[in-house]
Amino acid sequence: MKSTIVDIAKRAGVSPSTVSRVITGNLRISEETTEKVQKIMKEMNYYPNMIARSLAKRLTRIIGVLIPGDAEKALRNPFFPEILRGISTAAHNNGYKVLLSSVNNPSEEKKAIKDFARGGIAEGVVLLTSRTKDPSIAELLKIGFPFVVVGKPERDRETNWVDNDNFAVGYELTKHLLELGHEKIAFLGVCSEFFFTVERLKGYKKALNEYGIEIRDDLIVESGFVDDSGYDLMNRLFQSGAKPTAVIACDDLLAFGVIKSINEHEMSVPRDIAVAGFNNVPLSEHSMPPLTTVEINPFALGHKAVQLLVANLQSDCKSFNRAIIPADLIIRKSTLKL
Amino acid sequence: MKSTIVDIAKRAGVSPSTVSRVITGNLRISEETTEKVQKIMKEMNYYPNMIARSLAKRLTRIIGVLIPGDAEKALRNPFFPEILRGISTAAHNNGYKVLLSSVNNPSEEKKAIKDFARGGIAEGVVLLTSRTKDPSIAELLKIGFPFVVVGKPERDRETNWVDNDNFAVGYELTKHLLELGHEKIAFLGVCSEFFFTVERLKGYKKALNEYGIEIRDDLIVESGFVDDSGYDLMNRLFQSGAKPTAVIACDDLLAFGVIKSINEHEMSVPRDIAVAGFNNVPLSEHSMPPLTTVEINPFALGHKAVQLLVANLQSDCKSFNRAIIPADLIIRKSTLKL
DNA sequence: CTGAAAGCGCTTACAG
DNA sequence: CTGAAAGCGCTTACAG
Repeated sequence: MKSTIVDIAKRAGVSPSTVSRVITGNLRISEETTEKVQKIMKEMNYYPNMIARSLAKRLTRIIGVLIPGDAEKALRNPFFPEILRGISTAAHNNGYKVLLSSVNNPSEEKKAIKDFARGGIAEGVVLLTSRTKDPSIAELLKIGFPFVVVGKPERDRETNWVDNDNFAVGYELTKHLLELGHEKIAFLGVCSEFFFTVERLKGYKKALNEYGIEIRDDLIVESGFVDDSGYDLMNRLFQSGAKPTAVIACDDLLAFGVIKSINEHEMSVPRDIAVAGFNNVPLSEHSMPPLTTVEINPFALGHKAVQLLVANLQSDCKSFNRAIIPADLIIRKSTLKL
Repeated sequence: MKSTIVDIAKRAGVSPSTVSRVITGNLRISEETTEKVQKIMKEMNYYPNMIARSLAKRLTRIIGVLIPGDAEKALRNPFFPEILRGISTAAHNNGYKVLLSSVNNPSEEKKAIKDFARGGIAEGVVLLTSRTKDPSIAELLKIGFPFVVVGKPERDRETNWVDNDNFAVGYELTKHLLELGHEKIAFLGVCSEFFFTVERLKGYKKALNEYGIEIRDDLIVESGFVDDSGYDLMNRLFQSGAKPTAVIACDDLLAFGVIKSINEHEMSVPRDIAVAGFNNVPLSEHSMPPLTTVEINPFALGHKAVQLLVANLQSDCKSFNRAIIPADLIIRKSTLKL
């Protein structure tokens, strides 16, 4: 039988209040008493019930993490685990535990929010999303529950969020290719549903404009799904007759497919076509050729998100904060000038 | 202000007990009362406090997930997210939430177990591990807390666990190469710390024995770390002068490095050396050449783990169960007979 | 079918 | 420095 504070109190010949104070490290208890109680707790193998404590304090020290849309697809993306790791680490450092949602459709999503937020389980929520219209954000705003979004949301003035500067990132990468002399640069994998792809495209356009290069719609290939294969998208581009000398793919995984397609068309990277991606997935440095990409620092994204959230929870003056996580252009052979 | 069961009761002109019964769907309440109470709950935007419920019922409906060692390394492995997804889905289907641990060292690990198990937060724990000597297993066994291990543990008769049959898997893959006529098959990435690599190696040896082929130690390359690069391991093999015609790597990520090393040695896969991996990571079908590998069905591993755990929680007759998740050999071009 | 009461295992003013 | 008491927001025998 698990022992409780009352059992300890009886054995130690003190009141439950005193035991409680010893547990929480209240200063006003004599050393003598403290030691006695601690000894008994050891003996009886006592461990405080966190649920009871949570109820009494109305604080759970739990942060909820919502992975909307299909948690499925999300978790397949190589940088989600990294974000999770960042979240986990920061939560831990701040004495919080992480409760994961498993949300497969909008109605489950609503349910999860209710449990987490309104059910008093979590003190705050981290929302992993990049969707332009996110119902969870609306819900959380409505009930006034503390949350932070990983990925810049639409209502960016009334939320806490962290993200890279995807506009700048798209700009930098495009500029890198322009500086190498490329003029026909394709952009693959824009998806209006995902804000970051749109932002990256904007950066791309800005760079082209600066270099006085016309923006050609036939070089911009949209993607309906996250898991559209870059192979298919690139084949489509080939079929359209557009002949880019460089290709930017919105994700390294897409870029790998692009390279495959290029090879099958009897061309080689970077000799015939330069290729670059985003996100610096683990394999990108070992692919053939190694891939030029952008490190978005997903660990930092998750880590910072929790820090913002915790700051919000612990401060009594409400505010909306954002954090921009620096992203680094990583130049590898796939865009090497020959 | 969040409304409570008492607020609802007052407004509805009933007792708190009745409101509670409506919430939990107790049958013995009249339709009339039920409707009235539900209406008021809607009006007052009531949502039950899960923590209070947990305390009263002494059930939290939370499953803890422990990712030991560095959660870091673990989460970087592409199949961990899949396992997590399986866990998440199964938990959700059974009405459980998932609490994630973030454990970076043994002492944190102990703390996490205490919070989860002894602190009454979780009803049961899923342990993601493959380590041969796992302190958490010892701890959980000691305190008699329900848990299930993903990855066959040492004390496999007194625990619940799920795993693939790694012995069979190693055997099948090796046999596939033997049938293609290979006789000098290298095995890369054995690490005594990780049971599954040892098991796979055993399968490899059995297959060789069956074909009457001598087991050569110089063809077996150990790996100290999970993230040892296959590139380095293969280079080491080349330097040793061993000239395998086929290489089995304990993980696809290793295999990619192996291929790279082979290419740099002016050889080609599979013409000069066949290469196979394990785990069927997303990119393995798009690599050049596409990689022969083994699908270990990580989603099913996680899913089944939770099912075992939940069955254990809900049954009053204690038992130790295991589940073997089938793994499928996936033959691709990297081992194609030419 | 419904209510009053005790209980889940803690915390924390209040009083001394 | 310590204790008695009320409270956190539910659930659930017990009684009617």
